[in-house]
Amino acid sequence: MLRDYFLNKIETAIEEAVKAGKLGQMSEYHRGTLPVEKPKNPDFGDLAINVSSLARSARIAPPAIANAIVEFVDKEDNEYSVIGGFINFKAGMSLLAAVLTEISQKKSEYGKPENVETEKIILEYISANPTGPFHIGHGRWAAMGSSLANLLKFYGHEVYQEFYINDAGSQIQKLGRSLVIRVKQELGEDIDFPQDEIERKNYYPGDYLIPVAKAFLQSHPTVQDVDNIDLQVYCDFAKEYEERVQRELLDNFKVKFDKFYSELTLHNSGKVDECVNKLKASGKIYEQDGAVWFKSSDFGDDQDRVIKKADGSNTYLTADIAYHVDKLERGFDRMINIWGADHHGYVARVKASLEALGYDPDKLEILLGQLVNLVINGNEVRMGKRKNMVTLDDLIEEVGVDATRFWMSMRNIDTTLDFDIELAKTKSDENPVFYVQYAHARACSIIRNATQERLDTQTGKAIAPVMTPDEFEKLVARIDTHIAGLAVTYARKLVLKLEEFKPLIVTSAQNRQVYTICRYVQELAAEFHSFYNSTRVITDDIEVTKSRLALVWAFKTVLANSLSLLGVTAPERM
RNA sequence: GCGCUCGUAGCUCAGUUGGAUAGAGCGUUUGGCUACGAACCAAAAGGUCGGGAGUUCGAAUCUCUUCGAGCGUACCA
Repeated sequence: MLRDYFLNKIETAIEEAVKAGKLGQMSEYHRGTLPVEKPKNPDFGDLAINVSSLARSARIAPPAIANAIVEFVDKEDNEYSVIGGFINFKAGMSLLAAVLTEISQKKSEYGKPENVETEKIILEYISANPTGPFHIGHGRWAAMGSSLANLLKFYGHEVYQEFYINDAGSQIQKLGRSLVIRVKQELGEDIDFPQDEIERKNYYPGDYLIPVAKAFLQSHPTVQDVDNIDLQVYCDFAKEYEERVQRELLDNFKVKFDKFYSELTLHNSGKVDECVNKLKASGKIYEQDGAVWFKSSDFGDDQDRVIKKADGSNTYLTADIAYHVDKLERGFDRMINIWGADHHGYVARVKASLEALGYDPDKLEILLGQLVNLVINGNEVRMGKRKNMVTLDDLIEEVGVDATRFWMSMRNIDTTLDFDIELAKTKSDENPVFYVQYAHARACSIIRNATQERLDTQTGKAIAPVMTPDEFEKLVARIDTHIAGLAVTYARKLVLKLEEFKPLIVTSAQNRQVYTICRYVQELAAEFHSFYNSTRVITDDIEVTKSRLALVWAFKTVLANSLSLLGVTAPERM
């Protein structure tokens, strides 16, 4: 990496300067204490190191330190300059050529870190009830989760993606009861959901169960007396139907889970009871008011939690504890969960339970995501109001998979996301997705123009290609020998931006952030557009043309690579 | 009341471990297509970083306090 190269040069120089006694009273230097940064003013250079922190031990002024260090640097064809306590660095052509060479050799693997510690990670996200269609909030976890999985895999981790199906508990009964009403309606009975607000909460009155009722009658054509069939039959039918609908949507949204883990199977396998017993054995359990409580407050939780209700059934938490224990027993080094911020109260109690059972709670990493506000015509439509609930399906149909995925991922997970439907739909500069995709299409177009015959827009005559596709392949393979046209400012800047992809992957993966990739592709596209507008690619000078075509190819490759991490397509034409 | 996440340009947001003149996109204003895609580019205007106090050579960043927003505070899931 460019940063490492520069830092190493400076640190080596410092050590030599210390040895030569040129750094005042400084007697030794510990590597890794100086940060590399990007200069605020790009005229200063590509990278910079502030050596002011050495002033304390050297006892000389920062500019003198910087100058002394630069004396000892092996500069090769790079430029070093000193301003105040800063040592600025400007990369020479050989380093820039090395960046392009690396891209041409590694292609879609470019940016994959080497020599990093990797883990076996289970990433859990969405984990919705199978009681209805996803709403837009689920879309955020879907987009961020699957992009994060792509990123962590690219980093080198082994990533297992899991969806926990909340298919146990009272909401399934509620679903079954609601289906019964819809089936009766289909059969012509004059019946509706209760109007009383409190009673109505025992049902899912949404229209989405109407097609389910139709499907039910198709598969049970001889139904005479609806109430004569066991409620469980309706529950199972509706649950399976909704699960199928959810999975189809995820597939369409390019979200791929390795496993859908059913909470019900967890109960049936006895793992939940086993977990309760283990907790009892840990001694952190007591009974009160007929219920069994877990002393989670001993582990940092605000208060104790019920593990087994007075009626003998387990709480949701109990199953969740068993689920996380099961994850650990499956041999994962790390569990990462994406949860909505409305579940934040759960973090302490799940961690507490893991600790009580003798597991390391730090293996559980919970990414709390703030919710999504839909903006329609400038007005916020708050989530949670079931009346105005917009389903994820509707949203994707309206704005497309690419724009939905991009918009859902483009903000830091801990800020509330405003999803502006009108903006996401526009195909103009107001919409970053199209801006970025346009840059890719433009790059592809340039390469087409160079390698295929095209027509002059004025004369209508055919223009012969600069090279054949074969020659282009060869050019890309020996990209290092073509640097004639890269010395201009915007070409340099574009190469440097391509190089930033490498440190970006490392920090983004380590911080579990995907919005940084969204920002990067926008910056990269902007750099390309500037390059395009300032610098001609196909010129009369064949060597200049070759080097710039190679740069365009490298840009297109890295951009497509970045977009694929986000699950967004990189179109050749638009 | 308590807990969590926040508060940065008109709007939506970045800001790495505390370091150079606090950045980007949109919006606004101005300019740029007789050669590779103008779905683009170049430039300008726009800020008491919610307020106050403290720590530091240095604070958007750390501490305290205060105001404001969202979410949570179940023997629901």
